[in-house]
Amino acid sequence: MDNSIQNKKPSESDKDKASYDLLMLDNQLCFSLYVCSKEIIKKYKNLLDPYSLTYTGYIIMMALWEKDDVTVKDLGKRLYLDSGTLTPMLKKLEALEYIKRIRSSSDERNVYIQLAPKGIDLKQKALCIPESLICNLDLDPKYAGGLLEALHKMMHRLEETTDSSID
Amino acid sequence: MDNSIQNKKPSESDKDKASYDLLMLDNQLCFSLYVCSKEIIKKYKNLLDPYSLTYTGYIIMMALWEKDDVTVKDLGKRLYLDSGTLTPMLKKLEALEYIKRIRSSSDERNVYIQLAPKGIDLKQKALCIPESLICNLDLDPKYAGGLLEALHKMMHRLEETTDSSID
DNA sequence: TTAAATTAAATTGCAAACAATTTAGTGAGT
DNA sequence: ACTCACTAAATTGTTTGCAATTTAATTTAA
Repeated sequence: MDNSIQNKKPSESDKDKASYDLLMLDNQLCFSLYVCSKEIIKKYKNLLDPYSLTYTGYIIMMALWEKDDVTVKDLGKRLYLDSGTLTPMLKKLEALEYIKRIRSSSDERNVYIQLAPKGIDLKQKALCIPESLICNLDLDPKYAGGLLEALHKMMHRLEETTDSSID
Repeated sequence: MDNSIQNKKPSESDKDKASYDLLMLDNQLCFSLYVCSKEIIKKYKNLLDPYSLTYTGYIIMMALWEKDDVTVKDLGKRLYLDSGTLTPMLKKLEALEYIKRIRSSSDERNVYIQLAPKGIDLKQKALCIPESLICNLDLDPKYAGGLLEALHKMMHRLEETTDSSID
């Protein structure tokens, strides 16, 4: 329970014990991240269904509400998604008339994503979503802030690391 | 950047502004969890490939190294996975000779999962995996402990919540 | 003892995500 | 002008994961 990841006291117990502790499920940071993200996304489902949005569709819309008229590549960079995921997703959002996909005439390789009227309207309706969810999570606000900060730091570090220490 | 989730100062700015902030991508706890977990799992890939394990296979093995001879249902509860995911996964691990799947004779609905010799051996080889990864993440140990604690709390809260506030 | 309800695992179908490749458009060097 | 390298998006194929259903075994109730 309380054998968190840093409790590697090499003082008295043997080194092997410490290694084994790292293997313990409870110590696995990634596992917690993985479970939490999956479980929260499941909770989003009920809130997003009325708008025919999946979680991925929702974060795409969020990204656009923040900054409109961006390329697929831009969007992918911000959302950590590649074109293989985005292209079919964006086509679906276009079919729902939330966005428009416009291929640039100056450089036809680029496709710009713009909010359509329905997509702009959706922002108002979507306001209640994070509220419901945070209410549902019932997080201590002070706690949430620290958690978020830690995650952001990790996120950016993960981006930097080009697994040099592996190969 | 620093407009973390609790900065809802209702003192001077209007309430709408606070609602909009909740929609901001950077404020989205779930989004950070989602990205971090995906990115770390990607990093696992290189480390796990030599053993023909995916991340999901790895956490199944970890669960078994902690507690062997458990039912599929037990495993699912601990790993937050259902039989739809586990059954094919366990068949793959069986094909790799890491585990055995044994249907109980006393209650033939239950299938018990046991480590096979190769699966037991694997534990030793797997010791270096969390070490490489934590090294790769380069986390402040004090930081990691707090983060883990916060995630565990959230995990368990998510488990409790049977979305009563939604329907 | 038979019928109904419950349970565990397996199955089916579908959505999401990545890796790897392909297609097409652009820019640079000769 | 023409090749070569590069880039963006789209496509293809595979894996993961969930929801919903099915199958089979067990338990409960009548």
